[in-house]
This record gives sequence, C-alpha cells and structure tokens, in this order.
Amino acid sequence: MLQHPTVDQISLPQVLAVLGDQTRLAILGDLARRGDEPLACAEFKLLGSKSNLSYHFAKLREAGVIRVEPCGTKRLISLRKDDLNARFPGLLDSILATAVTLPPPEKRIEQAV
Amino acid sequence: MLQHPTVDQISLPQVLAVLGDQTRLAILGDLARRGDEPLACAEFKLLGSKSNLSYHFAKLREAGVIRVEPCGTKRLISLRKDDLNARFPGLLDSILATAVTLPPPEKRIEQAV
DNA sequence: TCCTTAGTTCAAAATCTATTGAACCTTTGA
DNA sequence: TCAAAGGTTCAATAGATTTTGAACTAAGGA
Repeated sequence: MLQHPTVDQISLPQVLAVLGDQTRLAILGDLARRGDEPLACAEFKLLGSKSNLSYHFAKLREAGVIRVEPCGTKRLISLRKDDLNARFPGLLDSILATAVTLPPPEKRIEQAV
Repeated sequence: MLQHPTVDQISLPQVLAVLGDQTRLAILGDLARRGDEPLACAEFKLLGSKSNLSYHFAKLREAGVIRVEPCGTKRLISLRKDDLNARFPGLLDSILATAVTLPPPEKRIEQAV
C-alpha cells in the first residue's frame, strides 16, 4: 500500500516547500479545475515525462497534499482537501484560488498536440 | 534603496518556495509573535549566522514577504501583512496560525545562551 | 577622526532537488 | 499465456539552494 501521512503528521514547512514548485502547483490547479474528480497520472502528461511526474506525485503524496489510490493499472490522484482544511484552515483555499489561474509551465505549451 | 516587489509582482510559487524553509518560517513566527513591531536583524541571531540570516532576509524580501528599511546602522524587518492579504487573501493568516506554534530549528537550541 | 555596531557581499563548499532515459513491475484484456 | 497499458524505480546528471567565514561598507557616537 502507498504511504500517506495521517492528518496530524502533515507538516507546514513540507507542504509549503512541496507547493513552491511550478509543476506541482500546476498539478494542483488541474485537480482543482476538475472539481473533486480523481484523475489518473496520465491526465497530467503535458506537465512532464512519466518518470518526472511520478517523482512529483510522490512528493505531493508524502507531504499529504494528494491521495494516490491504485485502480486497475491506473492510479487515481485526488486532493486531500478535507484533511488539509482540518490541519491548516484556509490554507488550501487561498492557494487554489491563485493556482487555478496560474499560467502552466513552459513544457505544456511546447508539448501541446 | 532596497528592492521590494510591488503587490502585483508578488508570485505565489515564489512565496510558497520561500516559506517552505524552517529558518524562514521561524523568522515569520518571531515576527508574528512580536505583533506588528518591526525587528532588527540582530533579533533573529539565534536562527543562524549573520551572513546566513542576511541571505534569508534577502529571499523573504525579494519574494515580497517582508519589508526591510534602513534605520541608522540597523535594518528593520517587518511583515508585509496588508500586501500579502491583498494579493493572496487568507494565505498569510493560515500560515501564521501554524508558524507561531512551530518548534524553532535545532540551531536556536544549541546556541541559546 | 576613529572606533564600534550592524549588516552586506563574495567565493567556496556542502547539500538538496529536479530531470532524464532505460529497465522494470503489475494489472488487465485478448 | 501473452502483450499492452500505466506507472515505478534506479543511477546519472544538471542545476539550485544553503551554509560558511573572511573581507567589506555605512552610520553613529566618543
């Protein structure tokens, strides 16, 4: 099973450090724009290579920002909205408000089909 | 004069990246605990060496998190509370709520007089 | 004027983070 | 059973960040 921190193991410095990155903020923006629907890793492919995304998902998961659940050959990514709200009230909302408006990193443009 | 970004130049990824660091979060915690009183650099000396703090203050200033004003031979550090609230409503408050409770980095303990 | 206080700057070293591609694993469907 | 889809892991590299100490600067007071 994939390791996820419990709510009280989520650390502010770690969450901030993990979200202080264009690619990971773009992942958050995509998740938020799609509502509460969990997305498979492949949905984010414009943001980087498979292995690079895998790295970013692990960072987000270890920090407690996303949940990753195996589902067949896929893995579904979802935001740990309730957990983050419980731990740091107001934080996620204020970040998402801006994250959904952020221009995506260069790569997405270059690789756009 | 010291360069400070204007309110609309403040960038979320940069603010988050800058605050995703124990030392800088501790600086924020100290500022918040002292109310709105500006503090001189030397007040933070338990958090690191002079040159190291100078580096962290520059990072915080460049990201738009603090304001640094010369005052005699000192420099007074203050939080850009209003500017951050205007740019990212709710963000600073939710971070401060936790930052003021955070255990200080190891160094402070070792160097405590 | 000279000294002290307070902080900056610089270059070097140490450390950490992100990115890549190749090889791999696991589940599912044919 | 085999192949494909969807991801992970690893080692290597590149790049960025943090830390250090020594040398420096600027303002204020004796």
